[in-house]
Amino acid sequence: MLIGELARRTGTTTRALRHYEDTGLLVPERTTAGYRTYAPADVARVAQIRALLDAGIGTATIRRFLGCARDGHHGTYLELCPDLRAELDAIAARMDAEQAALSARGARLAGLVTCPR
Amino acid sequence: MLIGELARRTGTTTRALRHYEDTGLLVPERTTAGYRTYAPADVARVAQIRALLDAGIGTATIRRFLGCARDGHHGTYLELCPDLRAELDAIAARMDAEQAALSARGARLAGLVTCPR
DNA sequence: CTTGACCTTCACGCCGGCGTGAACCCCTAC
DNA sequence: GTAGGGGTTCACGCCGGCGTGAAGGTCAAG
Repeated sequence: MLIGELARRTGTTTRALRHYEDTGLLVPERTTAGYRTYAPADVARVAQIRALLDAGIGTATIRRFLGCARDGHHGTYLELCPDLRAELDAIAARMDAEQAALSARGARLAGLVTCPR
Repeated sequence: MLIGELARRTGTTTRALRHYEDTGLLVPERTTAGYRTYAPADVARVAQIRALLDAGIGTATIRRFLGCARDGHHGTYLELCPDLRAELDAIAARMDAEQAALSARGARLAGLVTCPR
């Protein structure tokens, strides 16, 4: 299928799919005219990519571990190797830090509004 | 005082102070040679700016409401006018949304790691 | 006079996942 | 032929608070 159809089937945009190719996440075939052609399996592959992106995993990391992605009855999951586990721990730590920073900002914001009396 | 001394006194950097001028938060005098000279009161002013920035308020908003900033025994606080209150509510709402998005990402990340059995 | 610590004005880099034109080619249908 | 709905490759914009050189002027001290 062409890029437009894949975009429609996956609920993404053609721009996103091209971006996934730029970052090495998805490497479609090409017609003689240069058109990208995707395999039916790429629909599931894009769904996996979206699941990982939505989980806060960056494209650079996804590129290295997309092969570890599997699909179960609860949705996408990851087959953990030590490297991947370490990476996910780092991501989780980063997210915890962001959470802490955000709630600290929230507290400070509230502090600015409290009536000084 | 010159920009370096103000930076030292406020614990910021000269780059940050110049940036505050670029965005209209702080408008120092100039010597004949073009050097920025700051009044002693600017030390407190920078502290207020830092307090607002650390609370998640952007420079554009600070520029409009820096005049509402006061200093109490609990630190900086804001004298609320209706416009400012609306603005702060919007910022708080944005932060709540970010919090929700972040914890959703965290849940998805955890979901990817759970053993599928 | 010279060193050296100060200051000045540009102006790009960062972080990341795309959005958004611009300018152009491919193919089908009328 | 031509209209139109695909596709293609650049390449900058965004969001924001600065970091980080680069190239050069200012001024007190030795």
